[in-house]
Amino acid sequence: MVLSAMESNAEREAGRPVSGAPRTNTRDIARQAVRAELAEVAFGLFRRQGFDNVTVNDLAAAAGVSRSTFLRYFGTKEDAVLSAFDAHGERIAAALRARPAAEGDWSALRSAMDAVVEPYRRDPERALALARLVRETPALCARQLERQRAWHPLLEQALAERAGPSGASVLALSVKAAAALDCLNMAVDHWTASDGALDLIALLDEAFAALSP
Amino acid sequence: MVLSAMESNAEREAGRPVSGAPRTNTRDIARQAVRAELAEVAFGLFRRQGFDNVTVNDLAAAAGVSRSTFLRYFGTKEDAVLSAFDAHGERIAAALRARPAAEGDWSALRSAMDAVVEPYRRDPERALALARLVRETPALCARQLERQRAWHPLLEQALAERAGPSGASVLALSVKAAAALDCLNMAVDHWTASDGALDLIALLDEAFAALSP
DNA sequence: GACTCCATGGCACTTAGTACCACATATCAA
DNA sequence: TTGATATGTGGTACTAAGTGCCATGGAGTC
Repeated sequence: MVLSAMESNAEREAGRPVSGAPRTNTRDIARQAVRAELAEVAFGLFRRQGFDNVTVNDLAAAAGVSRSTFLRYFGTKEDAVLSAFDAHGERIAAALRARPAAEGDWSALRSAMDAVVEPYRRDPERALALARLVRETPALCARQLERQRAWHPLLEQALAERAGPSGASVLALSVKAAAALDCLNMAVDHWTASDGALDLIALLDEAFAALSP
Repeated sequence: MVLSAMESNAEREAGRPVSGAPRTNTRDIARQAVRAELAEVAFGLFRRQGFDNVTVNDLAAAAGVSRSTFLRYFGTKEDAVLSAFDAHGERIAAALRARPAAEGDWSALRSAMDAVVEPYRRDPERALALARLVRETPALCARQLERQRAWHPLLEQALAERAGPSGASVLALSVKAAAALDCLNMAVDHWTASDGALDLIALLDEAFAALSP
């Protein structure tokens, strides 16, 4: 699975165990591989039959594991799809930290969003299918929005570090972070609605420009 | 139920049947009353025991109806809570249309948000409990975010009417609408985090100011 | 070779949500 | 008043998601 495999950072962590983080051994690598494989199978099935027409039993059978195992990897059916976005929050936050300190928040946020457009350029067809699946399935849509809320603290923290201790209010940072993610979502929505014909980067620029201070 | 009863527009529609809309008769009024009562009972139970610790059977029993009936009024357990926000989208859109045509989009959106702060001023304790319940319950949080997506077209349409046929791009309007709702959500979140001590209007001003063009 | 860890599978259970049917009541027509 | 119809309600059965528990077997360790 291109998208989700890209999110997996098992290989990176395997080389140098990070202090504090659970140390990554052979088992963890295997687990990540299985997880990616399960997600891949699930995505294929959902794509062909629709999210609501596939049961967890179907997924498990198609992947050659038991229902228990599948549900152990993905707590919910939705997670099997949305794991593709697992690392996006941290990715954006990292990109935000990498922006010049002198740059304005909004401009920095705009640039940080480039950190997650790679899959859309690399495999547009897959990205389109994924986006459509999520947007057409209320359950997936709801869960994804909820998951994105977990990105807010990451972005807020990154923004706060940029601003320094005498920076803007927490509320202001929260709003900027949320609005930036909205720009991303809206840009992707419009890109999806155009069947990938429009340029996602241009749409991002346009979305951010609509709120440009 | 103060909040949800306020959302009910049965009385208003009863006086003058709107063309196109299903005509409101005695039955509909009764239905709305039952719905409000069920929502009230549900909110009370959720508030005391927590959303996840209350089953639909509990709700039905507490309300004195069958499980079938409860699920007929609210398709999901979440709906019993989130029905309190049912009319907010249209309310904001209507307020937006009522703003002067010369006013800027962002300023108009800010003012339109005042249309939904009334419950927070009228019964802060209840509003706090509702906000906490939603934010502390992932399932409710997810559903509410998804429901708010249904408000986007309403706001976009209202913005488009204000802008006229030669207005800004659809994407720009979408982004503004979404960002404005984020401002509302964030302001309410901070208000809730302060246990209602902060002024919601001031928080709204601050939130909108953070993105003020 | 014995031991330990842990992923897996199987099972039982609760609960949400759907579908369908039977019954009662209210409204309206004759 | 009587009869026909519509509609809200309750009851039952069913599918499927998600949780918890336990037995097992294989991989790595001593």
